[in-house]
Amino acid sequence: MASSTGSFETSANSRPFFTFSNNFMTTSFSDLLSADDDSETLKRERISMSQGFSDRISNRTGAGVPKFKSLPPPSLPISPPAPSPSSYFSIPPGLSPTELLDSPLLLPSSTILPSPTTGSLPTQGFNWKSSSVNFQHGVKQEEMNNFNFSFQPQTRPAMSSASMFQSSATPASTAGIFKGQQQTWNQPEPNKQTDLKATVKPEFVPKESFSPEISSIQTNTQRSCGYQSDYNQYPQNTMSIREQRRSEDGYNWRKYGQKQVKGSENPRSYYKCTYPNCPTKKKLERSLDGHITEIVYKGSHNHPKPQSTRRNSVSSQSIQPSGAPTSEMPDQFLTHTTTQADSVVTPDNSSISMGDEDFDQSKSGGDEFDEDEPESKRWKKYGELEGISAAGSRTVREPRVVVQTTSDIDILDDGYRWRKYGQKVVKGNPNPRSYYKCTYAGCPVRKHVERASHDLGAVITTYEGKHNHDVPAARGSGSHSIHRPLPDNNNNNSNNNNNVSMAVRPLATSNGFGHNSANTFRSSKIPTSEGQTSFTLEMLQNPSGFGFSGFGNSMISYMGQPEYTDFS
DNA sequence: GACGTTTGACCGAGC
DNA sequence: CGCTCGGTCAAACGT
Repeated sequence: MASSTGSFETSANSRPFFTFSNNFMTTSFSDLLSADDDSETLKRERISMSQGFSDRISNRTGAGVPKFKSLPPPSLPISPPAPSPSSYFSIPPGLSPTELLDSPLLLPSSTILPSPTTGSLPTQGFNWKSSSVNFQHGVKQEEMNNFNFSFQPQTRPAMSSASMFQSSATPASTAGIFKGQQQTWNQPEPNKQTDLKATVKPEFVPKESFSPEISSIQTNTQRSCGYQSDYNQYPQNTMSIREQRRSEDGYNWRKYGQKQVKGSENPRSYYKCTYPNCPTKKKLERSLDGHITEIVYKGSHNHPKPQSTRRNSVSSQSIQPSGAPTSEMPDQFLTHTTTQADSVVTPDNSSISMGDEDFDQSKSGGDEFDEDEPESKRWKKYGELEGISAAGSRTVREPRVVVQTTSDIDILDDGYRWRKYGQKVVKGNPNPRSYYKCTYAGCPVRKHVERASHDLGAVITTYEGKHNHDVPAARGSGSHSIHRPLPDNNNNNSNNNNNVSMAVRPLATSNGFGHNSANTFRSSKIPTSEGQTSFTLEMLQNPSGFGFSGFGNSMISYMGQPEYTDFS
């Protein structure tokens, strides 16, 4: 891994690629984690580890890597080793998240990610990234001032996350972050039974939650430095992944069926709890690359969680969702969890939930928000708008909550232009929530941003509505203006512009973000969200993963995950 | 042999 | 009534 490189590149069609991330993500989350136990993939990864990261990448990108939607275009060279191999960002002490939040330009995190609401790929966000292997290159000066990123080589093969993680900006907070991680990961998994049919507010829901609207959580760069640490955790994680797969969520499940459901390329697996007379079942869908894209629980366990026969390490626990309703994730992560009856999208282990707190907290202070309308109601409304039965008799197909962690860099801009129209402190978070509207004429999209109460580094961006226009021409440099084929948001969803679409799209997803966006997203059951959702939450839910958090969402995601689980 | 997975067939609901 | 589709069954197979 010493020679790993992270380069941002712009393809011939001006579509920026983060080649490293692309490859990396494919590797780390698809291959490393999704493969079955003792899979060739894991073996291969181990070998790759010993070969060095660049070699690993080469192997990855070379022939014989039949990863669907994961290979970058041939034109995308593996970045030169130059700046990044094992480097990380450091943030100057002067970095102020507040400043970031105060500027719409900086807020949208989404940035790297195409607009959540249209699928358009924001261009700005790539500017600095795509221009050079030097990550500082291309960053606006003011941004540079704040994001004085620097790379520092690290060659140690294995280090703890905490030790690996370095941030000149907030060493203390960093330590706290990791401390929080540890604590979170060490937290005994709550064995709370949840009648998944009963209520929108399962008990397992973390206190801290977000509005049911699409939300993206973005963490600033303080946490973005983490890809090496993640990567270095690999050997440990490998084991934990295995452990996790075997132990599942503490409950024992037996797969009793698998079916290819219509409208999705992802096979759906059916599991039953093996405990005698336990009616609990779950459906699990996973993408072709192995990522769990959906879990639907049905019923509740009528028995305590079986005593684990193993003494799992922190790493093992870290993979387990802290808030899983009835089970941990049998796999590396999941995109979201839904209950059968209520269609509640509960990104497992993401600390995003639909609890009452959410409703209170999410009562926005914007001039156009209905203060009196509970979030749950709005949530339901969205579901209805999207053609989802209010009764929730069917599984929610479109995850409505997206948790994404990203660096401050990522929140610089999402390519759209926003006008701030309000700010308010909402319940549950002392930090003011900035409200923004898309400045495009007639565009109904709004978003609000706030810092997480527990961590100033975490930024929660909530999008509402769907852009009815393309991404405006890039500010500053237009070279990155992207006219990527927009995924047809309406393809599989109900047609409506009020659709609360996904907050973010991954900079580089395991689904091959950047290759053919249209294909990528359309190929998913949830064209507008599946990929990104999977990406984001998988990151969050995979603390053991190779958070390549050096830049961007993909990397930070993992780094921030534990904190989210520790939101309360 | 126990246990879990795979996979084609079957069933029932909905249209 | 027939078709589609999601859910389940169960034999075969693997570990």
